[in-house]
Amino acid sequence: MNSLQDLKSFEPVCKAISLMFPEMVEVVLHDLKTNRVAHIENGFSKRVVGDDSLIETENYASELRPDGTIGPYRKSSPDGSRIKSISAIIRDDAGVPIALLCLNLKTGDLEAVTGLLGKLTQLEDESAGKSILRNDWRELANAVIEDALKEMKVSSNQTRKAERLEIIGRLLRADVLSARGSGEYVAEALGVSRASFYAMLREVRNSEKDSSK
Amino acid sequence: MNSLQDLKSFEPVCKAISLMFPEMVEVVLHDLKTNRVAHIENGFSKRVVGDDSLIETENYASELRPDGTIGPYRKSSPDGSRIKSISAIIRDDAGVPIALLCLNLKTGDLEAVTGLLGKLTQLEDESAGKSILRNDWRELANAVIEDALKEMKVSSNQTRKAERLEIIGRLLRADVLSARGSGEYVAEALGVSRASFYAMLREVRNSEKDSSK
DNA sequence: GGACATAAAGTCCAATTTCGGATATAATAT
DNA sequence: ATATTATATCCGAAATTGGACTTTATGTCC
Repeated sequence: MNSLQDLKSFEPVCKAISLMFPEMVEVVLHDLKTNRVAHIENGFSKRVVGDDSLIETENYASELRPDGTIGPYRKSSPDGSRIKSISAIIRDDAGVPIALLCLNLKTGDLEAVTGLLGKLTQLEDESAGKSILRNDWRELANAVIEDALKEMKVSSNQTRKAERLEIIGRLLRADVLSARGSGEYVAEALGVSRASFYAMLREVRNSEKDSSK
Repeated sequence: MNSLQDLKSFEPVCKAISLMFPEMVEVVLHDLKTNRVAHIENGFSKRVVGDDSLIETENYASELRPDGTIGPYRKSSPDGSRIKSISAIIRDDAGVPIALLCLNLKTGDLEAVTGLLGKLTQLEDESAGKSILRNDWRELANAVIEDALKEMKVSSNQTRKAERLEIIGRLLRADVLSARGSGEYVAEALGVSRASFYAMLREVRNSEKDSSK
């Protein structure tokens, strides 16, 4: 039997969920047979039905709990928005996994306000809160970029070369760029081509070398 | 006596307010004698002490209430973030206005969550809520840009020429660009120089002309 | 551990886009 | 009537792009 046919029956479920949480949750149904996106509801990533599922379904088995769910775990999209993600496995009559239903909650706005409220009520100016989530270099990259932008008082869409060099410098010093895959990620986060990114990276490295000796 | 000297005494007030609402409120003290920014606390606009006060103090008198306050009124910064603004007039012993204390509250995050919560609880899908604030072309411009970005599923810092042309086309059709000052504003909102903006505007106009006949 | 496949890092370049600043013109205020 | 401010264009210089390419690192299978 055709697995895509089977998965059709889950589309109303996807739609129902996204209707209940409009514009907050993205619902992605992955076909584990073809390893492609079978259905997507309220997509705010750039994926579209038929796309390769990529990492999302890669090693789900290792994190799968007995109740058939995975997560919640954190993701972050290249534009810096943060996402809380939970997945459910779907099995056929024989118990064979045929699909993965992923719920992605956009938490950025909520977290921003959580932060605001926290700052409003806190008395101490403890700046120690830097320790969270530093395991994921993507988060670190986002944080570094955000900090830099705030300090330079520019918003991400009006950066010119000077600001970009500064940001790349910081990322370099923060040792983000030694992570595998960071180049491409940062380039996209800065809204810049890979070519430009590497060109600027070289500039930064050269100028650091010069100034050091 | 030197008015700037006098205003020094208000700086602790500014600081106190910004401490109470960290990163939420920008406090700007305008010297009405020199019409310049005398002090700024937690500034998230790009202004700096000594800058011309510009429109902010322009015709405050007309909106001044008997209690010495102005506003609240809405502003929006070129990067699209929304600001709620209230000002207080400061007079010397003789009752002559010498300064304007402006409080600018960044409402963007709060409004985003307000919107989220609203959508969560509402049953009807009334899309009529489009009527608010359409008096200010800046708001309209921001809304048009935001809509376009959402539809095209790109974030503002990774637009290329194609997306920019599309956005400018929409702004043109929405008749935003006939407003005085809109050119410069939109250029900055798009993170693009005036020159490029006008070049692209011409492109859009030409292509519209072509397709119409 | 070595050979292979694969993916990312980094380079190169011609074509395109954008910039910044100067300038001319039109619209608007006073 | 005049000063001011915005619109619009022009141009050479600088930055950016996309795509092809080479090099280097990573993981994998025997």
